Amino acid sequence: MVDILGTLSQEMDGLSRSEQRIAGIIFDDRPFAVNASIIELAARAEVSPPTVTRFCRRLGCQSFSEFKVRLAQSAFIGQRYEEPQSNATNVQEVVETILTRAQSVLHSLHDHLDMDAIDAAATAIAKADMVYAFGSGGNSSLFAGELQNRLFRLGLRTSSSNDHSMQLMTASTVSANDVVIGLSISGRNRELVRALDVASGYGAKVITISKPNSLVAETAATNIGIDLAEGVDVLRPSSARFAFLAAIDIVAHLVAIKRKDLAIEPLRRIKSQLVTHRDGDDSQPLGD
Amino acid sequence: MVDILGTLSQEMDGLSRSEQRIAGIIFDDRPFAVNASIIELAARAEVSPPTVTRFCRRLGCQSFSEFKVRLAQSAFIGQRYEEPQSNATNVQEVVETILTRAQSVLHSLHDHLDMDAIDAAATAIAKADMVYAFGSGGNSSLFAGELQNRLFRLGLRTSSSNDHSMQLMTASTVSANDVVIGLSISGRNRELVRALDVASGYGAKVITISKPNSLVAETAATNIGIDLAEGVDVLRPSSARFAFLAAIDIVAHLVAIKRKDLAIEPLRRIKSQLVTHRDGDDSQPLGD
DNA sequence: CGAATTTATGTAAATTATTTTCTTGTTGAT
DNA sequence: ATCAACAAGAAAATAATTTACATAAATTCG
Repeated sequence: MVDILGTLSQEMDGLSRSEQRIAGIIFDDRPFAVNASIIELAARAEVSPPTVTRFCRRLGCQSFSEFKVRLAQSAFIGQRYEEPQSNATNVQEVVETILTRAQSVLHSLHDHLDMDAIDAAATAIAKADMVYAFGSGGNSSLFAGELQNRLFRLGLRTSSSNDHSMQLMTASTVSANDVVIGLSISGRNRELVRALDVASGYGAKVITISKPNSLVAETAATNIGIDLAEGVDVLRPSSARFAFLAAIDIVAHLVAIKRKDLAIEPLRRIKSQLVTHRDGDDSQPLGD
Repeated sequence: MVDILGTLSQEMDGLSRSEQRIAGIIFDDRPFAVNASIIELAARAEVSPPTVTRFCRRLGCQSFSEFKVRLAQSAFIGQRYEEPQSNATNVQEVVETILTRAQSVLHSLHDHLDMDAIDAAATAIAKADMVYAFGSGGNSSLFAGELQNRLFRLGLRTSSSNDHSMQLMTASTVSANDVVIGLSISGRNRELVRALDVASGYGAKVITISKPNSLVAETAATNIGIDLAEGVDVLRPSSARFAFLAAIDIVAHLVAIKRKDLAIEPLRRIKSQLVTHRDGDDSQPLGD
């Protein structure tokens, strides 16, 4: 089930004037919208009740009350309606802007993710002899590290690198049952492309998480496509990272499921080491 | 707003037989209860609609629809953190579970984030002579790297370390206008605590992003508290990471605003280097 | 530019959901 | 056994929501 307010914020342009007025009230005063009857909501938006019904239908709900329930469940933060987005300067606004954008990114990921690619990637990784994760630059090298961080726990032999020369050399040593994962937001990292091509030439299965149809994506047997417009404000951190991390989470979780029996023991050992050598609290996440 | 399901389980004894039957259905099948009309719910509990109305009133709601909204809110919060675990084995479900949880984490961050701490942290960082970011373990070392990745772009001298010995040695070299940022999900990283204490002793301003009231948090002049219950399923990646990254994004963005004039030039230079040495596409995020 | 068509929206009627009122039945104390 | 007090349903009243239809606005196309 998808978050209704996430959907709403994406569909905004497709709405008519009256419908946008309704949406405005919903973003502006969620407590009111959640508790109001269709008549009250219609009155406040200065539209007729049937318009509200139509509005709900357009968002994929079968009735107004279904819409209300979904609205009540929504975890979407959303910004005050009037706010012109990017000149937010006070703390409250920055917090709202960044969290809302992160949520929107996750929401749109939900719509665009290629489930088959995800599944193919997880299947290949789960039975790999060795997994290599390659990425460079401020963001993608973080992703490569993260992939290693997730996969080694599942008892997979994993190595990550953000160094082009190492990637190239490593790629020359792979064998047929290995998986090489290439990460790139832009999809234009030519050094990475070279390394992936080499790995592919030596028979490794190449998986990428990158922009669809990009240079990097073209090198892969399976590409998990992530394509999100970045804002223009250079001061604003790129929220694509949330999408990449979520994609990595999803793949890693699926690998964990596919390797369930193999993964339990390494996880148990890691936990036991941490608990023994730290301070015996068993309830913490695995690794700080 | 009180949690209606909590209220319900407390009031259980005070309910009549019919009302308990209604309660039973609500506990048993919340998706049904949340979507059903009063007639459907009454039919399933084999009671009459007025009995359902009375039931809602007894729980402090003014009407059935108010009850339903409250139920939707509280049921969903439970549902979000509760494990739909073992049955989430197909790709679609895993994707939804992970994205929903990530979104919920961001939502709850929005509710709990201490704006004053955020602002104080950003102010201190923005005018620091040098910024050190310390974190260890699979997750927190990633955060430390991320913090460096964000801050160096703003023309701040920044260094990060995930090595306890280095942290300790580095902490011995700090001076009064430096800022040291400690990162820890659990708040129990004793080696980090030691390094932060040392840095603090030499006059640096210590900021932490960690669990409120934890050992790590106690060392700081300013702690940005993040406390999110982790699921119990060891196979599932910890979604606290999204909260930490979002917090880092927020702080970094505020620093960027506070340093606006100082930050533009380094950003321009980074971009120009990337564009010159890669392939002239100006529309990409800063760094792959 | 203006007719034709589509789309958006409101009004009023029909339907459905919910609550109120009233009645009956049940339980348990005296 | 009788009376209170409570529980719960039936039917009626009310309120909310949707449907069907009509009209106005916007858009397309000649």
